[in-house]
Amino acid sequence: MSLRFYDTRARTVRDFVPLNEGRVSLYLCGATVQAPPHIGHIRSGVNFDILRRWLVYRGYEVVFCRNVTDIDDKIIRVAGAEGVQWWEVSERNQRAFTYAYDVLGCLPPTVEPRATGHVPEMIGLMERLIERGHAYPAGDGSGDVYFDVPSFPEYGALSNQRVEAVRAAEDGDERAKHDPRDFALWKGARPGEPSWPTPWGSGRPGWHLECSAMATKYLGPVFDIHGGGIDLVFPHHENETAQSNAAGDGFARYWLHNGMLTTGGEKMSKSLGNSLLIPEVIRRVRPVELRYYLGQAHYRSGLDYSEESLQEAAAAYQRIEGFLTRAGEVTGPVPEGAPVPDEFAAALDDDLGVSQALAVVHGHVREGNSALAEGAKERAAELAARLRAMLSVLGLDPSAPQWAGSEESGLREVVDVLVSVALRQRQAARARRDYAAADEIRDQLAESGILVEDTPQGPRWELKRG
RNA sequence: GGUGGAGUGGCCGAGAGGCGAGGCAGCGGCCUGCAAAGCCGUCCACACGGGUUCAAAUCCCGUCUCCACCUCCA
Repeated sequence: MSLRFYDTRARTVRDFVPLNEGRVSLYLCGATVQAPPHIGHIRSGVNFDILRRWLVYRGYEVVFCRNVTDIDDKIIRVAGAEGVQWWEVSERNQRAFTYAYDVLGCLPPTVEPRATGHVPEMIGLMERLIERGHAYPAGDGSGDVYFDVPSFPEYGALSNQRVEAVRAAEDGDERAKHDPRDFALWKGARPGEPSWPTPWGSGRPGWHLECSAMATKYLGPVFDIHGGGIDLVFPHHENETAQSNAAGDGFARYWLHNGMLTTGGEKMSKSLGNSLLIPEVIRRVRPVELRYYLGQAHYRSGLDYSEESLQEAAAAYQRIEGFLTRAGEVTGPVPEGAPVPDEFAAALDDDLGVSQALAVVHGHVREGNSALAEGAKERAAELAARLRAMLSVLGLDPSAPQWAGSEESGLREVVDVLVSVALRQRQAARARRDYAAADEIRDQLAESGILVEDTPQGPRWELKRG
């Protein structure tokens, strides 16, 4: 089966055929860096990271552009409240986003353009729109430039809105607009606000314009996939595609949108104040377990956060990890680069069916555990290799440098020697049926955070989690 | 008011006309000196009311509830 994705514009699943054979251009609406990221933002990052990894596994060269909106009303407001420069706010939060993407194993984008670095491209786009009669500078001298919605009959096609039903955009002076639904491409500066010069006056980018300008600059006038959260469909993506199409660019060929992360049934959102920040969550579960949690549901589904479901995800991941660890101890290092099972591939090909793909993952774990129990080493090794390939595509391979323990690696060998001494004493006690002594050794190890398991190959130990 | 989406077993979460996704938890068993880990079995669900069909969680009609977007939002 070929790759297919649910396209928001078509409102159905479509076969995916890239514009250029062997290459995929992917644009993702990244962050407006007005605050540090919560786990909902990073869910979007994880979903599209899995998409990207799958495209790469499928042999495509992927150019992945994820923008940063580094100027907007809230950033200016936060800076004002803190008495710092606007760019101090956006820099600080951009670092927080970068840290969050990194810590959850999202591969860095090919290019990560920032809005304020692309004013000339935005001016060029506005010039084209004005020339074609799809935009106009405000007549009130404010420096605003508006998109002329009624001049573009296809407006509303992406989000399935009838123009008549669309409410007015509250992003400028009503009197300066020809039509209340016209939206600001460019916002004229008010006193004290940061601004960049344009032929129509100084000001700053309207939110939507930057994405059109940057996507086109890095991916071309037509590109394959545009992604983002479902909450961006209207007005943000509708306005983006309107601007670009009206300017004569084909723009995005497929629109993919991820569902929202909710908590208690309510969308996690900066403005609702129910945000769960990354540093807080990775105190409770390891980053890789958080990634498993965020990635496990289908990307278009809602995902309702709770402490219990987070812990369940951690337990599920530990089960997978446990098999790979034991398999490695018995069969030697698990090789990289095995092919993934067909069933797994088919699940991801079909609109990125990660949940079904995970069922294949768990099937391998179960079968692999059985193989280990039966002493079928070759079978176990084979299953472990395929499992590792699948996890790698999902960004969840426990032995990837991303997740492998670093600071303790040297100490681990020392501890192993020490624990071995204790375990030999315990084995000796067991051999003479002195179970009280054997259990005392095990209890003492447990108190220092070391769990002992007896296996067909002899005793083994692990650090206790949590 | 307009536009989308959703309601699945104790919980999370897939699927989408006939074959019990998967995970977590529980219970029973196997393994173990006892554990742990693991394995096997069990728990046979699809908001409600109608209809179509040999067959409906899945299609159609209606009802209820929830969510998102229409304002900044991943």
